[in-house]
Amino acid sequence: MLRPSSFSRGTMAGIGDSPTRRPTIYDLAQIAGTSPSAVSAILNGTWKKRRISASLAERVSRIAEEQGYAVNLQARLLRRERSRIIGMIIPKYDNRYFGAIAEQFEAMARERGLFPVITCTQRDPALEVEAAREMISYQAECLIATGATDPDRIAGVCAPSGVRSINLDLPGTAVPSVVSDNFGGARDLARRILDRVTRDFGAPAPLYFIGGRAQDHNTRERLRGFLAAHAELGLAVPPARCLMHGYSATKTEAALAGVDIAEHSGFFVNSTIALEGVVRWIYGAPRLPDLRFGCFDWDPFARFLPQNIGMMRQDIGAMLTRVFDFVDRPPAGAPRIETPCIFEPAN
Amino acid sequence: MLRPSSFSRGTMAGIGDSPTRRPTIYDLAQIAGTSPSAVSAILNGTWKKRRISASLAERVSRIAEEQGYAVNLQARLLRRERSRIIGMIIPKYDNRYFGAIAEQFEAMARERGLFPVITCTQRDPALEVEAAREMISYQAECLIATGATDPDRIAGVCAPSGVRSINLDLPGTAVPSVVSDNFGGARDLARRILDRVTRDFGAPAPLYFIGGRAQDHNTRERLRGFLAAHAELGLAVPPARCLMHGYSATKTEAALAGVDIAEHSGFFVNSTIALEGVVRWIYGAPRLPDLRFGCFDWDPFARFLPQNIGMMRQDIGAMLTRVFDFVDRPPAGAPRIETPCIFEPAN
DNA sequence: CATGCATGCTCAATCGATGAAGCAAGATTG
DNA sequence: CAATCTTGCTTCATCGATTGAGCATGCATG
Repeated sequence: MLRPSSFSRGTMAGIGDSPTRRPTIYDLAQIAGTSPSAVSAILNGTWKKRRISASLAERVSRIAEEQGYAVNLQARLLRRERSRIIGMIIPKYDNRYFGAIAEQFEAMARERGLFPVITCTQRDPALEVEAAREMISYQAECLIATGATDPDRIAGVCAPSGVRSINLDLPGTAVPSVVSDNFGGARDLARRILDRVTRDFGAPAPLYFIGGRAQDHNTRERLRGFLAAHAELGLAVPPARCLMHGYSATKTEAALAGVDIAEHSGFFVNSTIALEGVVRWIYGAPRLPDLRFGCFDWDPFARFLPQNIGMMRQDIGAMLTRVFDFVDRPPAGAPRIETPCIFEPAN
Repeated sequence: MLRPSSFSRGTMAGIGDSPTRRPTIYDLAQIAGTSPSAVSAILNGTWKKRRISASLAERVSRIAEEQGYAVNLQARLLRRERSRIIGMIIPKYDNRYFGAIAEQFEAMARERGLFPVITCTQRDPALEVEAAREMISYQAECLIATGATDPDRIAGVCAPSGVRSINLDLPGTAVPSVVSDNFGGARDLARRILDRVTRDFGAPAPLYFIGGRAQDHNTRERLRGFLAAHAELGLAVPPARCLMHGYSATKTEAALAGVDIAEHSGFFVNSTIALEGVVRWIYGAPRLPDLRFGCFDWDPFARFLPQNIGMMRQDIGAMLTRVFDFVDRPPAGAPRIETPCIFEPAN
């Protein structure tokens, strides 16, 4: 039987072709003179299994097309066992690293028949937790926490709801993590900058480490690699050479303006966000300083900037492949996978 | 009364603290010894209106917290009149223009108490339509079609479902549109590049127009502005100077490699995507050519590249403000709003 | 002491889609 | 020709949250 409500909507006589409500399977069933469940089976593809005739299937499909029917996902997902929704929280969209992660994540999720939902948390711990709760409310089956300031907190929010979570970019201890080989990449990058400074300016000198937060896992690992490269050359790094003022171009720029940087210095720049501050400082200076820098991160334009010796590009494709491996086959425990970075010389 | 199903789930004896299902209001009601509707009212904030005592409200809230309860948005949205979901489809995430649009859109939507859902369509018309249908299925109340290849098609998909749509970046004729002042911005940029070529290289010469598609509205408008600036100087532009090979760095690079570019040429680059191809060509050339270029679009690193004379930055904040004006107060007809661009000289 | 009213809840229908179970009519088999 | 099978549907409970209507209880008022 038709529901009473179905009578009170749909196309009303005199109103013509502009229905004010979205058509439902009840409306289509009424028009086709059949039952809502037949319409449902036809429109969700299970009609053969449910022994609906091809002729009815075709007729209903045509009517659905004509009426501009679109399934109500809220109703469908409420009823269905699985939502196939996979969430991602990400600190920012507007740099190449996170932008590319978001874009490839969406494409890879769709390839696998999942519905990606991404939300941007501005690197704010409170927003991250709120976003995680929102994903749970959307009935996401799995949440990828990218660059989260507090991955374990997010895992803790997900766990009671039975939502799996996976960390990307920043590792946690509670659930699987996929991160770059920050130590190895940083050591390699620092070696290359030191080498270049030596070749171009005559003598090896300790580099500046610029950007990031001292408490942040990735920054710590990269600093460790940075120091290892210096140690190999017997160089000590004075603490004042580490300018870690977070992920903000403006703060980085201000920090550089506040210290006295010698000509022919070398910069190890931790992320393109910090690099924005560095280049603003370089080109805003009264006299263009002669430096060499390298960056742990990649950007297609920064790549060609003068004084850049090259960029350590994180392997986004490889990382996301590992993430989806974990999505498909949940591992035991909370393994941490490190993917190697790829060095791209500046032209 | 409790639903029968509520008995069959929840925490089972012996399983301990790892419930396999998310708790529902029925579970909480059972634990609190109250009714699901009281729980509902308490958790959605309408409890005062519904005359629930503060003591019960507090107790239920605490239980909800303990159980890690998260509302099922599918169920809530199914029941509620309005979804407050606002969708956006966007061609890409991984360039600064679209990345910043996505990020600011999310922030502005949340400020207004709306739930943003963004999806990325890779500038593929079929994917755009599919994404629009998906937004309708999510019960989005409004859809922002950003940089859509066929905005009117999307408006046509939304209309029968009563979903409003608004075009951003690329205009359509069916619904309101907010775009940059492409003509004015391009004329201004072309004037500046021509001026700089004249100053640096001695004589004005027609510029190259690089990137975009000839059929695309924005490219046509920018070409019109480009030609107007040339006309002001009495310069004719040979058709061979227009290299419009779409929005692809690789195709742009190949196109440049295929023609003979004179030293001291000036480039009008239509989008940072094309600019990626341009700089790859510049730095890949056997001998570094001496050119001047300007770009209709902004990027914080491209800004500092040598030979760049400046960037025409689109006013994303102003555009989104106009978009949300249209969301809040739907205008009559299909107005088109053009927001001025801001020229940023290269350092 | 009857009446009215405020308080603090519960009941049950509902949103739209799904799918197990069931039913009627025709085809096939013994 | 009865029994069984197949075909092609329909019926109805269900997912979880919401909300108008209703029902006790207690207190104040005339």
